Amino acid sequence: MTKQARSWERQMARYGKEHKQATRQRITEVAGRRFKRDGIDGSGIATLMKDAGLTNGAFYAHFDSKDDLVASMVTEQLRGQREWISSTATDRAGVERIVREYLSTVHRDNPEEGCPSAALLDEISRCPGATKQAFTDGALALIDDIAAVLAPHDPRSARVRTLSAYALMVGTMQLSRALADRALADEVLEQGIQNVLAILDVTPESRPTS
Amino acid sequence: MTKQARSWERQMARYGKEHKQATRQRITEVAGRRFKRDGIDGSGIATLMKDAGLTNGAFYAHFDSKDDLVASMVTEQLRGQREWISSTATDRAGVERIVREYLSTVHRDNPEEGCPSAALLDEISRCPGATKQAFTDGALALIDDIAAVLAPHDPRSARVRTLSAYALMVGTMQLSRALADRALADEVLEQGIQNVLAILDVTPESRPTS
DNA sequence: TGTACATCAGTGAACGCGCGTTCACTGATGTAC
DNA sequence: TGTACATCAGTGAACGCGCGTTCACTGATGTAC
Repeated sequence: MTKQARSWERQMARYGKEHKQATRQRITEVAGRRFKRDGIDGSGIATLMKDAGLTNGAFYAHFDSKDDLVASMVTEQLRGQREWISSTATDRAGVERIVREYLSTVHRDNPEEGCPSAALLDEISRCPGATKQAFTDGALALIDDIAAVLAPHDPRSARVRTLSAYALMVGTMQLSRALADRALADEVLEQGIQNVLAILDVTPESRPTS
Repeated sequence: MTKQARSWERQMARYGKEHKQATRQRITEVAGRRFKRDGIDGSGIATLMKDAGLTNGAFYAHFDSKDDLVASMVTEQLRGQREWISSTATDRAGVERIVREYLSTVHRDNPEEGCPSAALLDEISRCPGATKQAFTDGALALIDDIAAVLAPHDPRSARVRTLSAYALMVGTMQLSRALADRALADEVLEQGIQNVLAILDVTPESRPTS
C-alpha cells in the first residue's frame, strides 16, 4: 500500500458510509488515466489496483468484470469532460476557447489527462454494447451542452454539426499524436482549429500570425 | 494447415525465389485484417499465423518481433489505401467519390477491410517510434497524392488542409462505429461528407434529398 | 464504559489461459557428382 | 539419369510471464449488551 493511500485510509473510516463508494470512484479515476495512457487492452487489473493503493483481489468487490469497469470509466471520463465544457463554454467565445485548448500541444502530449475519445475511441468501438451505450450517452450529453450554446433556440439542429466538429477534434488529436514529425503535427493542430471553428461557425477571436 | 493454404503450397514451390517473400506478404496482409478487426493488443501471433495457414514458430523467420510486424503492416495497409486513392482520385470528382465511399455504412460495418487509421490510429499513437515513422511516411505519401489533384501547381500548400480532411474522415468513422444509435451514426457519416468536401473545397456532385 | 460479536472491505495466493518468443527438429527442395 | 548431401521454410513443444477471475482468510470497524 502506498503512503498516499495509507494517509487517505486514515482520513476515511473503513466502514464510513461513503467509504466503499469513494474507493470505487478512486479505481474508476485511476483506470481512466491508465487506459488513456496505455490503452484498455494494454492495462491490467493488478496494475490498476496497485495504482489505487489496493491489491488485485479487491477489484471484484467493486466491479463485475473489466468490461464493467471500462463502461464506468467511459461514463466518468465523459462526465468530467462535460463539466469542463459546461464551465467554459457559456458563449461562442467560450466554445472557441475550448476548441483551442483541446487542440493544443499540451493536450496532445498528455493523453492520460486528456480526452477519452482522442485516446480510446477505436478501442471503444470494439467494446461490448453496454460500453458503446455508455459512450453514446456520455458523448451526447456533452455535445448537446455545446449545441445549446451554439443554437439556443434549436439545439437539436446543431447536434449533428457539433458531433461532426467533435469527430474532427478527435481525429486531429489522434493524427497529431501518431505523426513522427513534430512540426507537421503542430501544423495539423493549427489547421484543425481553423476547420473546427468554421464547422461550428464560430468567428475566430484571433489567429496566430505565423 | 487450411485447405486454402495447402493449395497455395502446391502452386508455389517451397524453395522458389519468391516463396519466402510471398509468405511474409501473406502474413502481413492477414495481420492487417486481424488487427483492424480485433485491435493490435487484441490479436495474438499464434492466431495470426493460423490465419495464414502456418504455425506460430514460423513467425520469427519473417519478422524480428510483433512490433516489427505492426510497422510492416502499417506500411502495407497505407500502401494499399494509396493505390485505391491513386486509381480513383484522378480529378476533383474522383476525390468526392473517395470521400463518399470512405464515409459509407459499408466501410463502417466492415473495419477489417477498411482504413487502418480509422481502425487503429489511437493504438498506433502508442506504438514505438519506428511504427509511428512508418505511419507518417505512408500517410504523407497518400495525402500528397490527393493534394496533387486538389492543387496541381502547389501541392505542398494543400498538404495540411488535406491532412485535416483525413483527420475528419478518420474521426467521423471512429465516432460512427462507437455510437450505439444507428440512425445517429448514419447522420454523422452524412454530415462528415459535407464537412470534408467543404474543407477540401470540392463542390458536391449531388446531395441526398433526405 | 467495557467486552463479545457480527460485519465486510481488503488481502494475497492460486486458477487456467494465452501472450511473445525460443529452439531442436523435420522433411521437401535444389544442387553436386 | 540416379544418388548423396546441404539448404532452410516450417513444425510444434516449451519458456516465463501477466492476464482476468476466484476464494478462503484477515482484521479493523460498528453494534449489542
